[in-house]
Amino acid sequence: MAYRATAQTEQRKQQVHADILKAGKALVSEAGFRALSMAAVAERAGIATGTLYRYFASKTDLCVAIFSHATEHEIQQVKAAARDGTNVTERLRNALITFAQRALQNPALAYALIAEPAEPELDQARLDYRAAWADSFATLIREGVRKGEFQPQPERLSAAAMVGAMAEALITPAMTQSSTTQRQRQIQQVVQFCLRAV
Amino acid sequence: MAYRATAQTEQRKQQVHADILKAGKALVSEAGFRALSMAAVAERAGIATGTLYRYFASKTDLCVAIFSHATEHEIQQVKAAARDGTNVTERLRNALITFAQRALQNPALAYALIAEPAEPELDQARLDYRAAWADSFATLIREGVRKGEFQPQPERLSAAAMVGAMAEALITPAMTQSSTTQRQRQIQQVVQFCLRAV
DNA sequence: CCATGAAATGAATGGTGGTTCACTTCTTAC
DNA sequence: GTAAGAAGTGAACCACCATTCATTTCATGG
Repeated sequence: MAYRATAQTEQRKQQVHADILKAGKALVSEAGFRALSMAAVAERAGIATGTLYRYFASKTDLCVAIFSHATEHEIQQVKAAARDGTNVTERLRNALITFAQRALQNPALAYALIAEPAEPELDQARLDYRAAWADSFATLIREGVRKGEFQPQPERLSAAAMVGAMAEALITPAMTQSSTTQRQRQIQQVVQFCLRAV
Repeated sequence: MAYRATAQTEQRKQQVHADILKAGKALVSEAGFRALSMAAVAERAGIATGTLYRYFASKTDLCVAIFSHATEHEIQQVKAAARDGTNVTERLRNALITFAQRALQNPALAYALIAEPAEPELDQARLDYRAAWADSFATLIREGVRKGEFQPQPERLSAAAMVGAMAEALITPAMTQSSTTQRQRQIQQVVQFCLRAV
């Protein structure tokens, strides 16, 4: 027998895998999933198009992987922010602000993750992650209700509504086309809107 | 000279034009703009593909026309509901409920109109109509603030947030996969969320 | 009827882009 | 060194559609 297991080759493969995801995320950040062609990803990652298919069975699979990877990261950031604060209201505010500011730092990516649909499989992944978003807010709301900071309400629904309110407000022309300081003020205002509602 | 002007042929042309829009709307209602191919529209409208180009210069133009037509209709419905009620709160509630119920009657269409992007030109049209949506809610909010029913706030931003909150809540699995009566209750709850926020 | 020009047709065209595969290059084990 | 098998390559293939255009059909006016 020859060539049985793999030692550091595994390392190399993981590296290529990561490179592909990184290249894909960069492309999506620039012009959304519509701009993601297999040829473009391959070039960006410094490999041949055929090689992509050694790592992902299809374009759809690749898109889902890119999407999941990026979203997971965003959710982590927000969850971290949600731990920060003396009371629930403040923690919710921090979570919302983080959500907003990260989205504005990379609007194209945020748009692609939140709204841009592609294939049905990707839409399915998006629904799953929307649920994850809503969960992280819903947990906070539930805690706030228990502690008497918020009034009783259907947490999941409120959380979903919050995600929607933030997302919609963020893609408003008023938001995307104004100065940084104005934007900060507008973020505060949307967050206020959400906090009033709970 | 022969064949100068046109008498009832004009009628016929208008009819074909309407048929095309209707066919397109039907396709979008079934599977979004992604499912809209020129061949499919032509077949559905009972004409040849080439004929489409006598009525619309390109696929993009056709999409924009379908989009505008459908959206215009939706906005009219909501504006009508906004005239109904003894005070501003009630009128806003009616507008929101109408928005929600119409969306649930035809989820695929609603999704296509609110969120699904296609070409940049269509996105532009969408932004215009988002503004129209926001305007119709913003007018109500402004009136409510003036009359002291709502607290002072940036009306446009609140209106946008409202549209987002409603839209997001409506595509929640809990919403799309439950019985009619449960759905009604959930609509009430999202509307409550919005009303608390103003 | 018949001439005229608009309207309709649908097969052919062309561009795009995902996917395949015969071949080359690299890694490992003996 | 060399055999075996994995990884990588990229040109070729193919499906899918928007768009075009030579041809046919239809409506009008003399």
